Amino acid sequence: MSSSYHHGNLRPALVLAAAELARAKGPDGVVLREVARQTGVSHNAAYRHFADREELLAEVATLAMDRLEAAMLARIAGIECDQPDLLSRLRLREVGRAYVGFALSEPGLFEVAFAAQTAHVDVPDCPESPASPESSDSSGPYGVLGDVLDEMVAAGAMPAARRDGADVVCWAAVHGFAVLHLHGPLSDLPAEIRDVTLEALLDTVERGLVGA
Amino acid sequence: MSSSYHHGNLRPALVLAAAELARAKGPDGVVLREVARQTGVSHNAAYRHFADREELLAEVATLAMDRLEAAMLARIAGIECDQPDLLSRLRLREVGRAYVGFALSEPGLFEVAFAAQTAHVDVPDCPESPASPESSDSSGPYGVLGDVLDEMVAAGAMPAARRDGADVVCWAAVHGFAVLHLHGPLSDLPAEIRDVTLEALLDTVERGLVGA
DNA sequence: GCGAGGAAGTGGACAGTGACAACATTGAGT
DNA sequence: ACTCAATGTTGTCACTGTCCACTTCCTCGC
Repeated sequence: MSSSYHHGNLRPALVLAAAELARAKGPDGVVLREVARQTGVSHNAAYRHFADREELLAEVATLAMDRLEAAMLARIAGIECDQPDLLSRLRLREVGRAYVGFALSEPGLFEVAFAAQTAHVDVPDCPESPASPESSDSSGPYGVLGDVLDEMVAAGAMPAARRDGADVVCWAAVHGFAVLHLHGPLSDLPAEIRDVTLEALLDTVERGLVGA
Repeated sequence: MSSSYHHGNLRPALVLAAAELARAKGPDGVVLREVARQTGVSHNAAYRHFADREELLAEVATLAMDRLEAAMLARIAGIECDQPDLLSRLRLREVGRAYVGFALSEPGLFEVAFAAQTAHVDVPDCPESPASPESSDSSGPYGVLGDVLDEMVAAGAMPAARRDGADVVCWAAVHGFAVLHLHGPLSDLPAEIRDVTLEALLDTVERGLVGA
């Protein structure tokens, strides 16, 4: 058999198996030996493709980030409104719901996405890059959020003076909400209360960004 | 020697050593065998006092929560203002700064406080308990926050209709901010930007709770 | 006094893990 | 056809959490 010894494309197969383990059991469930077992390969095989368990985890993390971004974009696309300012505000809320929804429906992937050490993001907070004056790279979930916020400013729904740092503010709010309800102290609250509280959070943030 | 075999009060000593390890290396640094080593006791000794590593971790978690609460109370106490509504708003901001400040200055303890599985909190969201009509138990950091929010309502700084869920909103905002800047994607942002952004977050939340 | 009984601590063992080193297999390029 | 480097494998080590049987020592009833 030619396919017995050499797997062919092990690396993506390992990442996929690791992602499945992450979905099911969270970051601690991604055990190198189990990943190899499920891929039908002996342990240590992964070391030809990843320097470290951490490196495999990081790959799964970017995969999770991609899915999160996809979920956010999908939810945003379904919104319609003829008033531009209202539209942008509805989009911001929906981005928040998508973020929390992803975290709660895919807790394992969400945890891995933020548990990996090497998951740093390019934050364009320093306005030193003269190129691309508007609409930053839109890479990743952070970029999607940034675009929606830019949209709000452009539509007049939010003062431009508040644009700086607004990404982190929104991100922190929904991230904290998700974490507290996931493996945090609020994890056994009934879903009904959780959803109502999320709307209250979105209300508060929106009022804080838009209002006087 | 009478003190050679029996330690005397091992349990608190173990908790203290575990807390020190947690401070230095985070949750994963709290290794049962290392805790025992540093306490001058053989491994397995801890099993007479804790069913599980998790149980020891939980103890450290409550210790961390206590310190967090103490830090919040200390920071609140230092505020003076003769206008009650402004005072309550300043207190809310200071609670947020204390929370983030603790997380960033004691990352290990902060992580342990929320990494432990068994760290659930009594959330008085269900208004079914007829006793103690106002001002809930004020136990833990959550209680301190709740008291300040009650104060805001009493001082007329915040509409009473927004009181429900406001605790979770504030908590989520600062918790997310702390987590993202701690072991999250924003962990290598310069402190200056971080602080400015935190003020922006506090502005937004305050405006969202107070404003029209 | 004193001796039994249980609490507190010890040493050994086991399965599981991540990581390293040496060896085996195979396909690609000459 | 022959090399050779990439890819997988087996073997091993240190470390961890947890269980087990054993030892030491304090306490309490007599």
